Amino acid sequence: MSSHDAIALLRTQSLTNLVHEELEQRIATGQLLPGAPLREAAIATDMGISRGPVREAFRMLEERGLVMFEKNCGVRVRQLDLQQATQIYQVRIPLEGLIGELVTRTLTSEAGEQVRQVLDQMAEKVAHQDVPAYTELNFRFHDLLARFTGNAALYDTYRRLVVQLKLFRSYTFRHDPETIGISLQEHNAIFEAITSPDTSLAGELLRRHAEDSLTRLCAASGSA
Amino acid sequence: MSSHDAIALLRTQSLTNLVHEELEQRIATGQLLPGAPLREAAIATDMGISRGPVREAFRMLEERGLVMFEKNCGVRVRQLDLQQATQIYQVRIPLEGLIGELVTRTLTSEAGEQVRQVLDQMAEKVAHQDVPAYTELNFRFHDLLARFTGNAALYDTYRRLVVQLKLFRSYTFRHDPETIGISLQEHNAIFEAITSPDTSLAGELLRRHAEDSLTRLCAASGSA
DNA sequence: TTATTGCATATTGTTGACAATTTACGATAT
DNA sequence: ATATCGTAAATTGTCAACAATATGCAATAA
Repeated sequence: MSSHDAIALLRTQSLTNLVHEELEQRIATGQLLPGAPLREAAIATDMGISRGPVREAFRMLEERGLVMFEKNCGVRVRQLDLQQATQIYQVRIPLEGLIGELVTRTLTSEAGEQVRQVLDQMAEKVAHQDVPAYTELNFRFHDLLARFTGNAALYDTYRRLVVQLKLFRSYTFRHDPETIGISLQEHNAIFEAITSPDTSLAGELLRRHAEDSLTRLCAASGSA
Repeated sequence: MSSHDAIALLRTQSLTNLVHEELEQRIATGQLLPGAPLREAAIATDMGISRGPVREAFRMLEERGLVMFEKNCGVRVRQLDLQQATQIYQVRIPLEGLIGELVTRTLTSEAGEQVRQVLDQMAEKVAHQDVPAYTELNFRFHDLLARFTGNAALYDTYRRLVVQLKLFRSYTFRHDPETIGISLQEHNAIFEAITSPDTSLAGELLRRHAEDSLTRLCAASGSA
């Protein structure tokens, strides 16, 4: 890292932010599972810092709905039951519709190209039946769409919900080698829609896409 | 306060939470205006506590989008420009639709009665041309609806956005003695809708209600 | 007069220590 | 054997002090 980068880092980053990002990453990737306790002292000494910044990061994670404080008992990664996951999906569905409408209007050619690249990679993962990699790209696809709406409030709101969904135990098992093929087709249709002049089509597709995800989630959860 | 209450308080509340609630209240009521700096030491000594809990509360407020950290420069109440407020409304509109649909299905008679009471008070304030009191009741009306959907994720998401809107300077001036009359009629119609068997009507009305609010906000902001 | 340098002050970022509470475990009495 | 009490360890909640950075002002030089 150049000294210029180091200066920029020190100017913008605090230990609290670093801890926050690290822990959110661990939660999102499943390194930290729902229900797992987070001990301040252990994390602080692991990272070679004091407990203050760790506690501040905990508060940020709490507000994001990723951990829960139990006074004098510590912090745990939040657990979501099926009902809570369903309720989050209920909120997500109309937001997907809005994302579709807005992104269809605002998408630039460079942004569209970026989405297409993700889509190409998804097709490759389907061909190789690589479900974990496909799942990650799937997440990136929808994240890009939300970001390219240019509406920061929408992106924040959307991202909040999506990250919280990862706290539902069955969420990781949404896809298998069979369903990713169907999923890819849906994503292709969505891409066509957002690059078309029809402003309502993509919204409709994305809404239905989210509804289908919810259905699959309930099915997988019911049988588990 | 009884000792029982005191025990319950100590068991669930931390200084951090108290500071957080106090500051959010001050921001929401306009005691702390957008752009105002928040000094850790001053708040801590004012409340007779140390800076630690204050900093933790700051982090929570940051995640709620109510304050902004500028490293080594302190924390300020966030300022919203018209575009940001518009974007928040864009997200709010479909959520209002969802709230209408869900609350129509789930509203109990006791909950409905609570909403009616607020509505009665609103009518009274209109008769007395008490705009500030009406504005507060208006907020409570919509807050109740969101809560009575029974969807915690929806309520959190909705409340986040609504509180953030208060950071837009012209937001307080949405209403005047003329418009609260019209507003009251709209709320009456909404109440009728949520107590009717038509599950889509309330959603439609609430969506339009939010759209109108946005229009009024832009108009007021443009002329200011 | 204006711009710049340097210092004093104020504020934030971080740390380590102390107080309070919970949890676990063993001793004791029934 | 079981239940209860009490102590010890671990963990969190809070605090006060230290270090680093930014801000404001005065002095100085062009």
